[in-house]
Amino acid sequence: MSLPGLPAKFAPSIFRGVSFMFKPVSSKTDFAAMEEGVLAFWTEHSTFKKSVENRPATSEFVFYDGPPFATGLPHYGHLLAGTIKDIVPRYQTMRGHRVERRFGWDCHGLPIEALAQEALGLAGAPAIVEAGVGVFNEQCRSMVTTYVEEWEKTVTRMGRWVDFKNDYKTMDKDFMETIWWVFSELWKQGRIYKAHRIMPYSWKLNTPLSNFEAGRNYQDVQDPAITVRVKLIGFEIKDAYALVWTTTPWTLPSNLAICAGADIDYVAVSDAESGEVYVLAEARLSAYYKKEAEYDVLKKIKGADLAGLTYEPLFDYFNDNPNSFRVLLDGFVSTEDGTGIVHMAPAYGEDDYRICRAADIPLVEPLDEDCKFTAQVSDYEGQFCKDADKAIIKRLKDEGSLIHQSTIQHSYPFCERTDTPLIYRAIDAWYVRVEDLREEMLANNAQVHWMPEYVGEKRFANWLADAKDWNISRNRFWGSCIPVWVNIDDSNDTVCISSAAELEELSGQKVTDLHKHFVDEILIKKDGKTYRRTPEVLDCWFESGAMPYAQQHYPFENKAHFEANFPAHFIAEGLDQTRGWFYTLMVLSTALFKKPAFKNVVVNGLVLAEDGLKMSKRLKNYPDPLHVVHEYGADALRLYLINSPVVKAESLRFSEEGVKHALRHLLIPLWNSYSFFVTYANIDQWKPGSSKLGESSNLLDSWIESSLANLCQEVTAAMDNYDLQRAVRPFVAFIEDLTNWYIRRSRRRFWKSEDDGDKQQAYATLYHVLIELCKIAAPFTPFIAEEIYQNLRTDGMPESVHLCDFPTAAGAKRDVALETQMRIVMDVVVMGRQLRKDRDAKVRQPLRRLDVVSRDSGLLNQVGELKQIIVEELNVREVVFGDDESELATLSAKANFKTLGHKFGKQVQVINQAVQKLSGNELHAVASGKGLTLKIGAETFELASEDVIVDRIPKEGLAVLSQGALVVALDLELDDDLIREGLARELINNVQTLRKTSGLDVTDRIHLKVSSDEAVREAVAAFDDYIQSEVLALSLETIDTEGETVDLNGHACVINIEKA
RNA sequence: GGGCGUGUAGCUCAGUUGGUUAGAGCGCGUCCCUGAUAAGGACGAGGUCCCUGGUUCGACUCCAGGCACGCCCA
Repeated sequence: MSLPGLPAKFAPSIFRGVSFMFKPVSSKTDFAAMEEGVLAFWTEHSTFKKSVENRPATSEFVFYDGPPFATGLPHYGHLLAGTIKDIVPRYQTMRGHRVERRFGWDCHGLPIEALAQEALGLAGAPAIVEAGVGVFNEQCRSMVTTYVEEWEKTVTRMGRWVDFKNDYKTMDKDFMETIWWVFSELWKQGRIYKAHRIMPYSWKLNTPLSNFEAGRNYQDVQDPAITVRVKLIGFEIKDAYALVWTTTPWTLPSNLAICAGADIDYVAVSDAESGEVYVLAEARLSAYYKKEAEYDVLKKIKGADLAGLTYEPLFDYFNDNPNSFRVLLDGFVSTEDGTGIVHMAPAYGEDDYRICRAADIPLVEPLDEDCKFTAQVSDYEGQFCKDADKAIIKRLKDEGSLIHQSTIQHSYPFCERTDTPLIYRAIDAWYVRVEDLREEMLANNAQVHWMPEYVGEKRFANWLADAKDWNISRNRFWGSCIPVWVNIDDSNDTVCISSAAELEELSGQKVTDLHKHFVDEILIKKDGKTYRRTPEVLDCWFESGAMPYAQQHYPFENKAHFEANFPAHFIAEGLDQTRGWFYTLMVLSTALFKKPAFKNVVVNGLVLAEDGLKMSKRLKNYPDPLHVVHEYGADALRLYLINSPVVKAESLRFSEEGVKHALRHLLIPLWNSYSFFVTYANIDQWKPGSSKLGESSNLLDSWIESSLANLCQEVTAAMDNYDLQRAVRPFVAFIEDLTNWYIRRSRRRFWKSEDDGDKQQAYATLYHVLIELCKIAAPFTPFIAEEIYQNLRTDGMPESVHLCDFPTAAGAKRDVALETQMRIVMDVVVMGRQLRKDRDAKVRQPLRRLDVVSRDSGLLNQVGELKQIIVEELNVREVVFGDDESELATLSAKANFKTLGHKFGKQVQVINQAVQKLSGNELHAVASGKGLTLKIGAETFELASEDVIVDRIPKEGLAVLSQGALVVALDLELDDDLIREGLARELINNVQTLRKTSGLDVTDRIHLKVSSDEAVREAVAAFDDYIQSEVLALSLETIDTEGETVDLNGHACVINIEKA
């Protein structure tokens, strides 16, 4: 179906009005717009729903989605995790599994409370209580969904399939009821206890933080560092003072003891300036005195000698506190800073609390919930503790107790919500006993497949091995409630509730909502006693850790289904969840089910801004995610993110260039291949099925099918190992093979006018490769895969690429020998091009002959077609294979250390020397695959041919290159015929350029006139037809003419073209 | 202070059990092709594989110690 003498594709006009098999495709496309079209298609056809439901319920692949706080817009970290959470489920779906994907929302906790406080203008907990917990909580509830719509939009636009309609929210009654059940199970195990612990406390939020929440926000701050003296009573030197150092002067009014180290050396010195006697660690003398003359050592003592002494309190607020104001001993005291004597305020320091408790000293707590002094410390009543530092220091100075004053800069934990410094203080809190679960958790963790491995084996395992009991209570309002009711007359008499029904039964009241403002109103009356709920709510990490059970309302519903499908096959989150979600999942699943909660986990790293800093809205050091998506498409962004070490917990510097790169090097070439196929398939009216696949006699076809099979194998292996980066990488090589070898080498097969079998095979092969490639790419780049698939699919095929099975049978099409041969052909071509370049022989100039020589005749046994590829690529008239390189190159040899090293160990060096001295005959023998016996001194070594690496060194003066066992030689001599053809090609090239610069359409016919010298005229005469057909000339005259003057290999030539 | 990780070309990164010539892309330079064209290809320049020591016939790779950076913890 072509015009005579013209390639088929130049005859599009005659097809006008004919309906195409495939929707015509522009080589230029707007990827973002294409993707939006695909999104609409998925919506219209409920493709996601079908992809889940088409797979058997008996073959579930269980995925848990870690719930994000919905208090802000998704950032790159979310997009990255979301992409991982999309690729794996899509892949597993195509592998035949049913993968439910429910989105989850973390609704409770400080982030949302902070927003509500802001909205209601409430400063702290007392204000909330005053306004009413109900009012506050309902405000929280109403704000939870503020960003939900934006999230859904962005997540969807990224191509992530996840069920938003059937989502779970941690504030749902069912979810919260399961939380009660989980808590009650722990309660039954005796894992829940209440204790006084020193906790970081946010005075702004009036709540303690968990041990892994604190310290997420360390800041460098300056604090006072003062040294005060306390007068010792009963020390052998009269009127001696112990020197005490602290960075928290506000804790001094609460001082109840001082502490020394038993084995530390102390000295009593006479201070030259004041004449007073001070006791401090000997090692600290230099910190207080510049010169030895400034003091006089009166006595040296061990810390143990100080034990039991008492001292005069600095303040008189707690003079009557039992057992107080003594010198205690403990190993934690060091001489790294301070004086070697530590002041103890047991309510405000972990060590203080522990040591004073052991010494039976009851603690005193003169701070209220805002961390302001109470009436107990009357002088500072109402002052915020840290603000009292100045006044306290001044007073100590006035009283002569202050010995030294300075400031230190150190790193101090801040509240991450309010950016205020945390105060360590004694808190009544509920704990889950975790420490006795360490071994069991480690054993469970050993069953988990981590990607990357080290996060699980080292980081997480270390964390588990050192797990501390978990503070799960928060003195807040919006959260799941601790389901413990306490006898109002006896705090040791408690009832733990495990379900709403149980509460209804015990209280006789209807339970409609499990939030604080509802359940706090419900009293339990039992045996004449009244129970009221303990006021705390639960840490929201408890809820996310309980998500596997709570999202299914287990055990109230879905009991059998849950138990048959636990643990999950797969979860994915960021490295920061090591201490967060990964941990709480593990704690609860170990305690409840003695199992890990997940079998496979992909841990992603941090996405940084391009400058290596954290992404910051303030600095604007990163592009808006939606901008990137609209500019390059979600596929490009997904590819960029996945093809980076960030999927292996390393950090990634986000670069817009990188996204562009993914587009240009993978997606555009893929699109161009597709566009190429559609263009010519339409021109030829080719239909799928019109030629049978797999019967191609063309080696290019077998080769690309084999490469495709290889791709499939590599991707499958990597995905089954959850190594996403490795899964993406082979696409690069395949796209390269497809575009720059298969299609480039096959173009003429599609263009030729005769519709022979070879052309049919080319279509069938490229069609099949594109379809299968779409399937393999579908989990990674779901949009472009769908778009291409939609246009190529036939009625019998699934309606979406995402409903297809992942290719597997392709393994049968591997032909490794052919892949190797093609690789050699490519090598030959590269060498040929290099030779042309070296010898300044441009590819347009035809050459007579290329010799390809190898002793391994099997290397290129399918010579016919492979030869033709070389002929065309290198523009030579013939390629000649041979097996004797002796005229082209000389042989040389070196040892193959890899094989010899194993056989002969340290003798490889002598053997290498001997090998390099082998004679010509010996070299030929080895090169022909024979073994070799080496005699070195008294020893004899038997070498196999593989033990010696033979190199070919091209002979001087010849156009020869060698690589491995191959030698190629180019015949650079030109005869008249070659010169004429070279000129003709130059002419064609120049005419083509002129056509383009003249603005002609590619299908326009021309009349061509050429004026030049004798040589060019002869060339034109000899290649008249060829030239005309190549440049679409209806006539070609060699005649004097006006026009563009060009240079053809040194011959001036005037070209004139005229549109026909 | 502790745990974990990272350190390879100007930049972003590969490098699978140790093997003597360490790779890719981008960028740069030179050139080619130009009917897949927001392309494509060839060639080239560019490296103390963070440092020091050790093990080994042989170390980017294994071990020890250090340095720098990051994450987490105290």
